[in-house]
Amino acid sequence: MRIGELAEAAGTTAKNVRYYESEGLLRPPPRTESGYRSYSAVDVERLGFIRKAKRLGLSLKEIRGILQLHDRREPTCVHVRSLLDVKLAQVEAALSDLRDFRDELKRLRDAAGALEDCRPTGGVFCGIIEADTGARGEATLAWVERRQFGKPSRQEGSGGP
Amino acid sequence: MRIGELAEAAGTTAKNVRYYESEGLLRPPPRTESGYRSYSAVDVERLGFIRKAKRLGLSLKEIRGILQLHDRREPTCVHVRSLLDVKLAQVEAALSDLRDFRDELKRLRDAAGALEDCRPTGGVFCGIIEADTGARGEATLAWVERRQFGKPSRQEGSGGP
DNA sequence: CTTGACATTCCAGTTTACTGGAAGGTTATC
DNA sequence: GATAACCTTCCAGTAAACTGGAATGTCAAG
Repeated sequence: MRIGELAEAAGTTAKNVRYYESEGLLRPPPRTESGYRSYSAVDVERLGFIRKAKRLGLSLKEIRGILQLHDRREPTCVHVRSLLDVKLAQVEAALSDLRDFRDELKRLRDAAGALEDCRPTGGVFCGIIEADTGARGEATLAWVERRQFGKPSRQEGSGGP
Repeated sequence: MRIGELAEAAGTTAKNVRYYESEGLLRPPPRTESGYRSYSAVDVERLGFIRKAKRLGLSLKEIRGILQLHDRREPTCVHVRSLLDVKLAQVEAALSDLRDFRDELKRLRDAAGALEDCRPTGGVFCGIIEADTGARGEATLAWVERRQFGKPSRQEGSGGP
């Protein structure tokens, strides 16, 4: 499996894969005679884990740490366990934060729903659309894109020049 | 209330507050005769909302959009509602992602717990600690810090040079 | 044997979200 | 009135996580 296929399978780009390798998240794979990187299924899984962790707000540094724990099954110690315990606790905290945030959003949505007093007929009619979407509808939806990974769409180009 | 107090109340810095103002997340407050920014309780709340949304992974651009919806209660339309619906759906998705991730972490933790075959007696004994903490224990814990906001600690200095 | 899609390295640029520091003004306390 | 702790603007720099592009090589199809 070549780099492009791996990237596609994980919903990212070849460039990104090389970057992760350079940052020590993926180890240098074997090469073909001609120097092409040659990947296997485990790499797809690994890359998938990285993307997932990333989406949830872990830094590459942190992900690298977790992966190293996974890699070397060398003597794991109390330190590591407590480290993971802390992370776990924080994930739980993040979960409850996120629930709060969802509720907050819900209230906003309901407020918006209460007054449907503006007809969507072109032009300037909706302050937040004009302001938030900035360039051309890309900004706000970027968040949606970022969160989406069931799709194999891969953020092509991201818009413009 | 001056900028320093506001910042402290929301667990951030005066600099950060000025930055948010410059980015249009906080509107320019009234000034004292001598030109000092003068804030009130609503600003604390607003700043709190920003920090919370940030922690949950929204960009400043997105937060600005949400705040503008909140600010101008001018005719809100179908577009906006559906936009918020999408965000809401994505928050739900993020919630389930986060649950998955927690489970994944849990598995790692349990694996680490299974083999407590290394004594924590100084020196090099724990691959991930050495590697992940990078500089000096700051990296991994940064994540914890980032997620923590019940504390009024405010990331002082953030480490070093 | 050329065309096109894909691969390689390397270096530079971008975006986001700040942070630091200079150079100076204000307010409170001794 | 001096000292310290705050505040002001402005501009530059940083870190993370990529992305773009140049210059070049390789492989499969026609």
